Order: sequence, then C-alpha cells, then structure tokens
Amino acid sequence: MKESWIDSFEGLSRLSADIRAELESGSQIVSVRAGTQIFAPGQSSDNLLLLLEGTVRVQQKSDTGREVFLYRVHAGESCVLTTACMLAHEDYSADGIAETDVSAVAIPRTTFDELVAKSKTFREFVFAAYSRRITDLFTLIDDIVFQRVDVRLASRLLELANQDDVVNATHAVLATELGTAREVVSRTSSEFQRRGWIEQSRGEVRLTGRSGLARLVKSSGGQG
Amino acid sequence: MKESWIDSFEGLSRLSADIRAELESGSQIVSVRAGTQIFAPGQSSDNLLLLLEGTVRVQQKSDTGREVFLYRVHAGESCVLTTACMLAHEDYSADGIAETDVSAVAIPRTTFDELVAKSKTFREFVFAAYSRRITDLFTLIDDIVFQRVDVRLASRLLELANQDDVVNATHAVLATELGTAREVVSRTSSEFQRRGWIEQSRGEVRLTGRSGLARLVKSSGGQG
DNA sequence: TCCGTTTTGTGACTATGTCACCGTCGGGAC
DNA sequence: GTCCCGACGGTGACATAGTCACAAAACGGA
Repeated sequence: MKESWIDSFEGLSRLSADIRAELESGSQIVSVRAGTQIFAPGQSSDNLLLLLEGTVRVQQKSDTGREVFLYRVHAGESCVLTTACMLAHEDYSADGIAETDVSAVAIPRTTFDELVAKSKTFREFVFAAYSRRITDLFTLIDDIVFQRVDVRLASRLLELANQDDVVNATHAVLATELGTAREVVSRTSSEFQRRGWIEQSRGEVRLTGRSGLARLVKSSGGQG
Repeated sequence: MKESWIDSFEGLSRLSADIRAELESGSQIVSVRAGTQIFAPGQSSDNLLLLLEGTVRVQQKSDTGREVFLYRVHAGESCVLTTACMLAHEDYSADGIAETDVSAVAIPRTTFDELVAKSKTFREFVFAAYSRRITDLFTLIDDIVFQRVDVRLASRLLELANQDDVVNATHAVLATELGTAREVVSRTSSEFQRRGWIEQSRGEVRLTGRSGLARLVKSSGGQG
C-alpha cells in the first residue's frame, strides 16, 4: 500500500479502508501560488481544503477598510471556516490568502457530506478542527484585550522567524497581524532594537536576542 | 399532532418524521436557574443545549484573572461550543452562565452523533450554528480592534435595554461585556448622562435619549 | 443606627491609536 | 548613471483608552 496524504493528518489515520478509499477518490490535490486569494467574502466555496504544504492567512476587512488578522492555517490543518459555509450555504466574511505556495487536498461538498454521515472518525476530525479554531479565536480575543502590544509583538516575531532567525515582513504587515497600527510597530521595534534584541532592515527583522524577547513574553504569563 | 419544541428552531422544522421522533425521545428538557454555571473550563459536557427560554452568557477567564465576554446565546439558538468539545472530546476554555432562568433541550452525545450521521437537515442545522458563532466572533474582534468605546457602549446599551428602556447592569458588568475597564464605562456613561441620553442609578441605566445613542452608533458606520 | 460591602466617581499617569508629514530606500524609465 | 516614484520606516503632537490608587455614595443587614 502506497503512502497517502491521509497519513499527514493525525485525526484521519484511523479511518477504515473503505472510507479512506472514498476520501481519496472523491477528492483532489490542488496547488496554489503564493498570494492567491483562496476564498473571499460573498463567494461561497464548494470545497473543504486540507493543507499539505504552505500556510494560509485568514483575515477580515473591516467596514473602515482596515484589516485584522484572524488566524493562520498551517500544513496538516484544515481550513474549516469553509466547511460551515459549505454546509450551511452561508457566505463568510473573511478573506483567505495563500502566504506561500500551497498544496492542499480539496474535498468537494458532496464527498464531505457523505463522509460526515458515514464515518465517526471523520466527524470527529471535523469537529476537532472546529474546536481548535474556536479556541484559537478565544485566545486571540483574550490577547487583544489584555496583552500589551510589546509582548504580543515579541511573541509574534518569535513565531514568524525562520531557521535563520529572520522575519520577512514589513511593519505594516506586522501591524495587521497584531491588529494595531504601523506606527506602534515602528516604535516598539525601535525599542527592541535599542535593547539589542533585533536588527532591522527594509522588510526584514533579524532576531539577535531571542532570549530577551522570550523573557518579555514569559514575564507576562502569556501563552506564547 | 401536538406542538413540539422542535418547531421553535427554524432549521429543524424540516426534519422528517422519524428523525423528529428520535430527537424527541432521545433528548430531555431541562430547567436551570439564573446564575447557574452551565459549563466550565476543564469540564467536558455530555450534552448539546438548545435554548428554549432565557439567555446564556459565554465568557472567558483570562490568565490575568479578568474576564472577557464572548457572546450571548438566545432562545432559539444552540450552545454550539459544547458540540465541538463533545465530539472532539476536548475541553473548552470558556464559561457558560445562565443569565436568566433558562429552559433548554439537552441532547446527549450519542443522540447527537446519531442524528448528525443520519440527517442531512440536522447536519445543516449544526453547521449553520457554527457558522453563525464564528462570524459573530469575527465581528466581535473587528469591533474590539476598530470601534471606539463610546460607540460600543451606546450600541450595547441599546441592545440590552428592556421594554421600559432600562438596562440592569453595573458598570463592572458592562465593562466585561465590552472587554474594557470599569472606569472607562463610568467616564463614558457620565458623558452620556451629561448629554441627556441616559439616567443612572445603582446597578441600572435608564435610556432617556435612544435617538442620541443611536445617532452615535450610526455615525461610525457600525453594524449596531 | 452602625458597619461592611458593593458600586460609582475621579485624578494622575501610562499605553496605545491617530494624524500629518518627512526622510530613506530601491527599482524601473530614460 | 540619474531621475523619479512608490513603498517603507521614523517621529512629534495629540486623542483615546487602560491602570492604579483612593474616596465618596448607596445599600443591606446586624
């Protein structure tokens, strides 16, 4: 038996053979280039996406034209927001944008519905994904309301840094990630730089003192 | 055929006769007194609740001990947060508290799972409830990030007022509703009072100028 | 009535968001 | 090359919101 994408998803590995077969034959692997809009408000989707590679950022456009970052879908996770809207035949209010080149499994509505009906394991997978997303939103809200901006920025920088300790993002991008203003990011990161925790150049932040950032994060009982 | 609670729920009215029967026999109507904690973090629930009467407030305790209001479940809605955790066997991180005396239908895990498997209509009902909750959270986040506190307070007062234009809530309660500090509510409502929009007494706000409040809300393109 | 608790009010201060504007950088057009 | 434009980052001044400390007022029992 050859290696299947199904094994990349923890919750799906226990699927019975016939369900696996149905899932594989009833779905399709798709590739999407970085920057593509995967879903948009007012446009109802007909597929549930399971990410194999890359990341998708989900954000919402405010009435005022500004944007808030909501969450990021990583490889091995599902873009569950679409599910609700798929089955509920409702439109969603958020944008989904491929941050990197993305490959994903697209499960069309009919297959999805079928599997939810037939397989308890698949149901649990779906509900677990929901649960995860909702609790993520809860912590986001908590964070926005109670956490200081410097702590949140430090935390985010640690999260976004690649193996070389570099974050490729403009201040403006970081600002929408945190739901704050660009100026605030500028000021806060100047302060970080002054303390020797980071070095900055155009569109890029290099972490030179992870420990300092980490200490700041930890000092406020944050969850990271 | 006698009147059933099922008809109080839009999405369930189209259930086929056998599913209706199964739902009715497999569930139970429960009553809960105001103030009761319906669910709590770290305590996994075995029932999906559909509210028949009353309201439930869902809020999260922060690490710092403070609380954020997340959303309110009204009659005719389901307390869908429990669902995810029920099926995903995960604990949730939020509190649910009966704000008023509540009567609700409790659907145990087994019945729920059964119905999700069997009935497409029931599935759609569940996913629609999710969808609703998630988009609510999105607008909440949007609101917290972009909307001014005075606008949000005005909006909330209009929402919470009963037929006599009275809101029964202390400043502290209003503060957690908005995810802000009590002092801010005090100051803002003093300002509203100065403008003749409200009158205050201990634990109670009387709206005397709805139009003023409404104008403030409308003036900032808010959704109300 | 007296006392303790809850609710509300307020000043001073810090943190964050907004606005206006400028300097810098980098990449084409020429 | 150099000119120019647009994107990016920095900064001061000010408005709004959150925090802290503390006090006054309202209520409810003993």
